[in-house]
Amino acid sequence: MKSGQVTIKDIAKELNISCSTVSRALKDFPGISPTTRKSVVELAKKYNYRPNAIALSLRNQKTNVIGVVIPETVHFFFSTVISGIEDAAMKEGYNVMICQSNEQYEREADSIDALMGARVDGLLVSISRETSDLEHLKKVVDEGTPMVFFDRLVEGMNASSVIVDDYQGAYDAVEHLIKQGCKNIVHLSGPDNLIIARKRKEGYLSALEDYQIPFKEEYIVECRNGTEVEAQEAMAKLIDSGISIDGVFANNDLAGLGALSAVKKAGIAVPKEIAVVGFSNWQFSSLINPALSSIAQPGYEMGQEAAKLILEEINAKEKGKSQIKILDTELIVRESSNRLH
Amino acid sequence: MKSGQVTIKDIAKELNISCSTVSRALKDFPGISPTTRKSVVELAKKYNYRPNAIALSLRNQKTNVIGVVIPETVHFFFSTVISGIEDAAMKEGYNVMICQSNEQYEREADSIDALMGARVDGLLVSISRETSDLEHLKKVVDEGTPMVFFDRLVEGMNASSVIVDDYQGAYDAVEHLIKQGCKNIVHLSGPDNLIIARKRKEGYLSALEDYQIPFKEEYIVECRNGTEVEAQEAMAKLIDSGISIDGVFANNDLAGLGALSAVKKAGIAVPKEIAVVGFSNWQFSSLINPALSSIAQPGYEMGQEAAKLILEEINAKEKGKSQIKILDTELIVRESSNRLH
DNA sequence: AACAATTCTGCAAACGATTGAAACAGCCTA
DNA sequence: TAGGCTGTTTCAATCGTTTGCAGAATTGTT
Repeated sequence: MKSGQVTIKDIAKELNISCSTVSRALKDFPGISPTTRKSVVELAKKYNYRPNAIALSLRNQKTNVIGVVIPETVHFFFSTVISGIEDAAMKEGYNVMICQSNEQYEREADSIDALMGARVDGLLVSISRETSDLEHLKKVVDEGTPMVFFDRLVEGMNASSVIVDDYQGAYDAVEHLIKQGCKNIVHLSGPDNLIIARKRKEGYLSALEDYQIPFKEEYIVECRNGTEVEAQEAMAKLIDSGISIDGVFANNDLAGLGALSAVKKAGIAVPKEIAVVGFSNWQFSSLINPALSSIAQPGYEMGQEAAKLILEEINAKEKGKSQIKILDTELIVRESSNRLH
Repeated sequence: MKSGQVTIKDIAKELNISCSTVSRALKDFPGISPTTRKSVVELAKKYNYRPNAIALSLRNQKTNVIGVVIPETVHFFFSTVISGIEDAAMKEGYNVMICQSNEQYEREADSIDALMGARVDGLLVSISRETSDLEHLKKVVDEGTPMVFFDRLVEGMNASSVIVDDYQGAYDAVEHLIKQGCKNIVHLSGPDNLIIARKRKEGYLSALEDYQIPFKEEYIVECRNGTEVEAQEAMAKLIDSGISIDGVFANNDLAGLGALSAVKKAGIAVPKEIAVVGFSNWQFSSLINPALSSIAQPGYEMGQEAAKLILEEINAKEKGKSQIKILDTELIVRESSNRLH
């Protein structure tokens, strides 16, 4: 006995009736005598009958499963997104199948293949850092499986997306620094091939421009890996170089933390002499000392919205226009940049 | 056209041959003419044919899917476990279906029901805080679906488990505090109905006993929710009460952090006057100031081991004896408890 | 008692893939 | 020319469930 779970057949056999009758009795279909219905329902309960979702999927050409491909599960923001997806999906009776690409193109492609093989009803994807070839994604669209991207936008594909307003978030962060009196603001940027990193840099530049603060090339330092150490070293180098700095806008909180360490190590006061703002509002940001100001990204909401979008597309009779949902960020001011009290 | 994906039937029709022939051609079965095989393989590639996993699952009574029920995905430790599970499962050609219980009994039961309905080949479960009734889990075992528990042990069930040596970890933490010269060690404990919390308390008590440090009832304070604020308040109260304290062993890092705040706020030096050790080695622990000493739990490894165990059970012809795998913790000494330099 | 009307139940096909057994073609041999 | 062999292909059943249609059983009416 491989699968010990009872089937309609088992119930039918025990009651000496046909499968059809059992099926109908269980679904409250008309035309079943109360006697039969009662005995079927009772037996089903006794044996803890659960409809075989696999059989249903095959028959209905619908699995009620959403596939998720995500760069990493071990990442505060992404785990939040997963949570949002899972909650929204479960509410609508969908299960979630998760694959992590570990930021590798090949694993991303394999994962998508596996999920397509499992005939998921829809796919939620956040592409890996490595991904530039989009063939594997195009195939999905061509074969008519709904797909929605989240967080990392993919351009040139006919698919909906849920992203955060990185430009505005960055603008808000820098504007905040300016209003705190900063005039020489460093930007520890992310890798240029990620759209989100480019958008944040744009926000930084726009804010400077709007407040007529001259931009200096040497104030932008790319931190490719986004690690604390990388940022710390970059920041230490900047400080050593002797240029005047009174503010830092980091592409993410880990980089912000690295900047904080370098500043503190150099004996410079935070936020009095140098104010620091990060991006993402990671869990640790409120816990460190000084607490790091940051731009909160609504990860849970993003997961929910992505799930809602994909469910809409799944339930739509025909493919509508793809849309981009942009979620607002929120500036969280903490000690690292608050000079006004 | 619902699912645009090609089936064996489509290929058969286009080539005017039977499904059986197509199937055999694709699987390199003997008895298929090279000509036929070639045309089938070519067409399959052209149309990007992928075997329908649903149909295979139904036929083979095997889904190649592992179900995971986890209290929360937004949790550094658990997200690490998920990562380990996913990696190990994917390596063996399994997909992972994830449900989060959000620490609620009912959602846990529902999730298990959904996964059983989906006919997962095995279940990996970490029970919710609320769970005390085990009926839903017993059903799984009764129906013959392999199940492995991780992190949170469930007693009185015939199922394997992967846990961390909480007792030893706690013992190590407290022994470390003692060796740093602490004699009045507070324990901010977890809820008593969680076995891991009880084990940690036991480790605390054993270490005290082994080093002949008298145990005092008032030194143990239960922090049910494990939040920072809760711990902070509890610790502040203890300090106010005037009893002498020179060490804190917290049931988790968030509680440890709360304790740190309370101590700092009271103007007491860390680690000189009060040393603090947490549990779990969350990501933030190394980032805060002072960095929090902690007991590292191998989450990724736990996920891998749990996956390996369930795959073993799935592949076993008959149910073997259930086993408990205990993973070692590691004491990570940081500033919050290091008095010796 | 015969027939119509009303309930109730069963048959069979379908979803996609696999596989043992049967069937067919072509060729060689006795 | 029938029988046997080989090589290739098809048939049919299976997995669990649903559902249109046909058929059986029961009841009511005359």
